[in-house]
Amino acid sequence: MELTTAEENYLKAIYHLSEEGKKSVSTNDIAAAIQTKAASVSDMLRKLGEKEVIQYRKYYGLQITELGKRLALQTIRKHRLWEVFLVDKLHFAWDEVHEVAEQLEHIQSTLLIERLDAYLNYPKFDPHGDPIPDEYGDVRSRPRIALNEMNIDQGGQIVAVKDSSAAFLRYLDKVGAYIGARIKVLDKVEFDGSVEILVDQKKTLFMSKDVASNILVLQS
Amino acid sequence: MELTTAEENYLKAIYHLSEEGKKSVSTNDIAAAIQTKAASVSDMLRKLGEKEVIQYRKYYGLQITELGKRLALQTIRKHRLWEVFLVDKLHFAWDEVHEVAEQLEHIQSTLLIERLDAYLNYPKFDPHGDPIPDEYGDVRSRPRIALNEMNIDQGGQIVAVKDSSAAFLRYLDKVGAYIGARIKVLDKVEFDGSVEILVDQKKTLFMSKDVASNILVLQS
DNA sequence: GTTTATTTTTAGATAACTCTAATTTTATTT
DNA sequence: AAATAAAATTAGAGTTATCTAAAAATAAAC
Repeated sequence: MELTTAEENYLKAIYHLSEEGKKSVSTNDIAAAIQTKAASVSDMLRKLGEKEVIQYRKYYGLQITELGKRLALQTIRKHRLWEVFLVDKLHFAWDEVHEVAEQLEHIQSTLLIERLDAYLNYPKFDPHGDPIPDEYGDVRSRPRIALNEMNIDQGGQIVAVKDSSAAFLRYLDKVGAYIGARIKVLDKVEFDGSVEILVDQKKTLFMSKDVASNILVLQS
Repeated sequence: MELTTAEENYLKAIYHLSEEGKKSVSTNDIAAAIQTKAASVSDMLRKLGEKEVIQYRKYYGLQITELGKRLALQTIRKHRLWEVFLVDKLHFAWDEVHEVAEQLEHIQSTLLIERLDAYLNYPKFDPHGDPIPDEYGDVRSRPRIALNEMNIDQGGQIVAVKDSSAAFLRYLDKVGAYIGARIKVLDKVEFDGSVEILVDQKKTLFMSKDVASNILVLQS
């Protein structure tokens, strides 16, 4: 089964939307996610249906098939491996990698990905803390909790962010709340839901509820 | 100036043909080089002419412009840097890299190439011994001679091959005549132009004129 | 120096992907 | 449940890159 670059991008978006949103994925959602028009999406859905990577009945909605999931996870695996490469080896900042990885993920060569995986020492998580599927599409995801839902005196490690926009990532980097940072909740303000945290046992930091709710922590 | 992937491939082929063949590059030559039909080439030449990367007058022929050369060399630079990466870091065999590098060379990110160059320690030659242009398109190429044109008792180092087909590269690897190997011409047979060489001061080897003419040696 | 052969270009089609505008279907309101 | 709003789809057209077949231009042969 061979997918074009465009098909891979649509399928990846569909997979991500299916995972988070839970309920059925709408044509408009996909159009928004992938920055295109609904008309283009309709067309592509028909094609993806024919290729049996989604089940599609027009006006009714769609569901990703097992085949589709496997293929989407392969693309996601490639994307995240390349992100690790860019950050670990080429010293990209973690908010600079997305655009380039978006291109690299479409390179076709299973040998390349096997070798890259080995070269990077079989990483299990990308620089944003998201899990890297293995070659069969299996993901071992750690249980995580949003920072604003933690209790006072609880500690843990920042392992991922929900919003991975460049602006947000830059902000986090600036205040020192990078992926991997060990944190502890010092105080929570009932009034506005903001939190005070201790980062790496040395720096205290205030965070709005908005920001904290976008940070995922592996509790310890 | 932005070129599409297809345009980059055409331009690269044109550059290579201009360099070796010397005289003007024909539509059919290009078609053969990139495995397409002459009709497609005609069409593309018109477009490349409009973009001013070649000078083109139909039926008369073409000439690559300075702009075209610069852009072609940028693509070649990317291709060769990726080849170094694949061989040095991911342990690809030197006859497995071409197809993958052919894809990687079209990734668009100047930052990526700068970082890759640094990561590989600013290599000056790719695994086939071909020089890697710098970011301004300058190439420092070593004077080289075809193996079949060397005289008896002359020695040197294999630095490149003309024919870099997988079959040829595999053959060379098999007989131990890899890039970097030190060789010495022991004998030349007038009759058929074949040569006898000593490889790495231990192994003697017979080579047909055909094979020898495809091997480039840096004399010492 | 015509005639034939080769090379190159144009004409017309196709495939993938995108768009705007119009239409159809489903959802919401009253 | 009829009227209106929203969402999704189709129709038609444009772009890029490719092809086959036909026509035009150049080169080679006699």
